[in-house]
Amino acid sequence: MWFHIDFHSYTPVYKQIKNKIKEKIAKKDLKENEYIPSIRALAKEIGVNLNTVARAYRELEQEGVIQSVRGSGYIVIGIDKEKMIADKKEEFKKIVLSAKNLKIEKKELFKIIDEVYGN
Amino acid sequence: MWFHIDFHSYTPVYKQIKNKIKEKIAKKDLKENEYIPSIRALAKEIGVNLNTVARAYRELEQEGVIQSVRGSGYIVIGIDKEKMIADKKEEFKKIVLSAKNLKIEKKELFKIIDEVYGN
Amino acid sequence: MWFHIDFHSYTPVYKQIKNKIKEKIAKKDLKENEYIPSIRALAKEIGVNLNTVARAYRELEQEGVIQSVRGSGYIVIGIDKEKMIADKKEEFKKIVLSAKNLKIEKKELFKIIDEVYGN
Amino acid sequence: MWFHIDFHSYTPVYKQIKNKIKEKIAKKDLKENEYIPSIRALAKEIGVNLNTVARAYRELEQEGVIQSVRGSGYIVIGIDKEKMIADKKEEFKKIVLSAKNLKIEKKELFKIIDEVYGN
DNA sequence: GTGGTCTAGACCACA
DNA sequence: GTGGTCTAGACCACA
Repeated sequence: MWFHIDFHSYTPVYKQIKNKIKEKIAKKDLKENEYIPSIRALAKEIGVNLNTVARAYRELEQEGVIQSVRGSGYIVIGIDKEKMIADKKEEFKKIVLSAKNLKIEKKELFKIIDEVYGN
Repeated sequence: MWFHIDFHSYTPVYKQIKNKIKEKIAKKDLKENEYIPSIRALAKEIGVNLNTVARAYRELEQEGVIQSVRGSGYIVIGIDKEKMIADKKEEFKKIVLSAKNLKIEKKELFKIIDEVYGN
Repeated sequence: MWFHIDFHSYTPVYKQIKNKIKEKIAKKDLKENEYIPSIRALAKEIGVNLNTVARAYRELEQEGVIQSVRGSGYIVIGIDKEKMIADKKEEFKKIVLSAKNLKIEKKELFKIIDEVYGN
Repeated sequence: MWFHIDFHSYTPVYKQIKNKIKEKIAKKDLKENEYIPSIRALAKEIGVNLNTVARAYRELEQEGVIQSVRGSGYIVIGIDKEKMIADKKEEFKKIVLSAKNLKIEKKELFKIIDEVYGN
């Protein structure tokens, strides 16, 4: 499956779809000028209504990330990777702060990072 | 102000209130048997409707975190701190993974942690 | 009735709603900080689905024209009137050009303007 | 290029094609009994699918504007120029009204007309 | 097949 | 009452 949606998350589904697509572009899973899945194909695959995917794609187009091609689908334009990285760091910092508030030790966070990145 | 609500967050306000109170208990800002602000007072302070705070308190009571005292408000019972820490670590791990996907370097994450915790 | 939608126009309904609201703001029919009709009220009045109005409002909010107020509706922020006027003139110019192509005489256009504006 | 299609317009492409051809006939760029470009040729020239041009021609034929000639293409029959002019004036009047609503001054419209028609 | 818009109706958070 | 999101399904233009 192309990606997974968390239907119990407070983050709206259309927003999750937007994020996932941006991530895929950032990771070069999707390259410039490449077609992304059709609205209906993606909707079916992730078990979501067509309108929800359509909204995500429409907003991504407004943001200049993808572009619709008449009668044939959507292609990738590109993303501002620097901004994505900056945003992710900001998000990371917030959770580090709340971890600190919970008195989770620094070394425990380091350990988790090592687990994820490999040592 | 006792704490801050992000009205633009997708996390519902009542949920944010619950989280903030749990955090305060975890941080020992609020201790067992201590009174928490009345529904009315808190609603006024953070600028939300009474019903919203009432819902947060009602759910916290159901979870055994606080308890209403006849005619005089709510007192802290306690929280499962281990669970809160485990949840936070889980949350942390997810964001580390997505940082890795964005090719953010390990040392950059370490640096942010050092900034937050002090070196 | 607050305004009229042309269901036979190629201009999508949500777009017509956006335009009408902007016009009303430009005409001072709607003033800053004033509430606009609720999504459901307007939808009912103009005989359109709630989602269609919701989309129009959402986009107007993104454009900074209106702003949603939690639990109570949308208020007017304001519009870039200069831009609206410039756009309208551009639109006007185009139709003048096509009138010219049809060999409609200049004085006939003047006559129509006089009719509309009063002489 | 014979004429230009605006792919971002809400006016459907087939409709734009119909309008452009009618305009050309009204302007005498295309005269009665003259051949118009073949479906294939026009489709290639303006960069649209054959079906789209075919639909435009089919409708123009139904309206009696053009006529297919067995095995050799389509020829111009003629148009109701009076109706085209009346429609254009109606369209013009509407935009004058909305210009008035925006408080655009009469003399500014006159100025634009003078620019387009030459003084 | 592709995208685009719309309806009718549901369920939720918030005031 | 207010906004916000989502589904199921329809109909259209375009390739």
